[in-house]
Amino acid sequence: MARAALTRDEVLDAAADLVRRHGPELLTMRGLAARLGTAVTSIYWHVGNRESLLDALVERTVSDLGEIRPSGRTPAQRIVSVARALRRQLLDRPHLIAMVHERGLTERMFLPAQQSLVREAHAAGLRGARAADLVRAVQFQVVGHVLVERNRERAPAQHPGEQELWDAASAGDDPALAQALAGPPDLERLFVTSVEALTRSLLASADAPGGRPADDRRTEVPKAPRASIPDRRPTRRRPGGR
Amino acid sequence: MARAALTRDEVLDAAADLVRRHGPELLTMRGLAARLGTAVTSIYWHVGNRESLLDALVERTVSDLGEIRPSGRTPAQRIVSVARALRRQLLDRPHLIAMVHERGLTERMFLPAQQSLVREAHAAGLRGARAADLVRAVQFQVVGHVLVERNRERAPAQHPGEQELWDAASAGDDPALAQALAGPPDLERLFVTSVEALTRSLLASADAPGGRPADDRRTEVPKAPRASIPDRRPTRRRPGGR
DNA sequence: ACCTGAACACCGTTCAAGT
DNA sequence: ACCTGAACACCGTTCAAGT
Repeated sequence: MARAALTRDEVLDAAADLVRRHGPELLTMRGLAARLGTAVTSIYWHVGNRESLLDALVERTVSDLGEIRPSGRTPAQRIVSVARALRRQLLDRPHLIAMVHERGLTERMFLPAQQSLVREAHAAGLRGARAADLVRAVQFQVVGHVLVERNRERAPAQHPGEQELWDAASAGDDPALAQALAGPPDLERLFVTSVEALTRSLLASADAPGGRPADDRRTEVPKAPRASIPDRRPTRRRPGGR
Repeated sequence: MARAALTRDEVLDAAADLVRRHGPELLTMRGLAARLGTAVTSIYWHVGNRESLLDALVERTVSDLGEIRPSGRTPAQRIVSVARALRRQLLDRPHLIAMVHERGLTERMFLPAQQSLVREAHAAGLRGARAADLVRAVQFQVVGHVLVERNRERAPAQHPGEQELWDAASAGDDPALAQALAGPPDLERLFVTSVEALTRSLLASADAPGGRPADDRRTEVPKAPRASIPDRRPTRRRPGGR
């Protein structure tokens, strides 16, 4: 028998919960229907198909991501704080973020963070292509690090553990180094160390403008300036479409 | 009717080819059987099941990965060359590398590269925990960057392209920066810029030993020194097992 | 406008049976 | 020792039919 008032939002809520907890691969249309107490085919009416259901979850995630407030006294400190905040946000929603990534919406998701970084780069006296390099390098650093961390925690017990691979012999008579490489890395510390190192180098070029030319970028005005981010939620009549 | 002499290696070769070209998700047992001209169930006899078939491919990939020869005059240049070579290797076998990663064999795969990096760190006068930091920071940097690149090239056309997001207004009156951030990044250049910046910072601490303590790591000898990497190809009788 | 069950074409895997 | 087809329990999706 039919149940009353199944809404699109109800479907999305249930799906989001399942994906957040178990990842998209464990979201099955039949399982979702069972959880909602409807027939599988009802879900199809509301969301079209599995793929566009996931698309909708991604849209939600992107618009849910809040602003980032830098903290710290110097631009370098504030850049690191942005990087840390970003890392936290990404690590908290691993599955959904991965889906955002796969769908090519990363740029839109990162816009607020990029704008913060631009502000700090300017405050540190960096402009133009150099500032752009800093922004992108930090962004890639954060996203890359998070991806590696994710892969690490998903990975099963390391088969030949690092401790077995590193001994004093292979470390060139540097037992302290062997010891350090044998244990698991402190991911938070490694992250901060790397971001600080990267930031220090790239901000240093602000002091010595002739030091390391980032690239030969022409200084031009963009062709068609736009006011703000276009809101592109698609108009839809019959939810699923074909 | 039965065909003659299907071997385990034949199965692995065909599977490796399919995975290399189309990724693991497009490797189906039925498709593989069709390509080999056998019944699906024959494959099960040789490799057990789909999961252990993929495991076998991963084992192959890890042992296939060759040594890395650093080039350049200074340690910094040689470190960057190792990073570039590593990036190339990873980008060339994306699917297989991802599988190695998922199965937690990354450490073993990276051991040669790590050893090269240790040698260069020592040559630059960096030892102990600081050298370990450099090795790991570079490794994470490379792997992270490659993962981001992979995600980018897999991603469909960016929905709100970066050009639409960045205009002079949102860039704080820095049209050169807006222009730089609006176009697609030069990934190779960004990679080299980042690795160079990271390396420069982390090697700099070799000159000023009191500058930035990496951590308070005790200097101890490891407990059970071992000679080399254990060869752990499992003994197997009936290939599949259960 | 919304929901339904039946059916289709796929999966990976197991099993008893062949030679 | 090696290969086979049949069968099972799953998928996502479509469709004609209900109300």
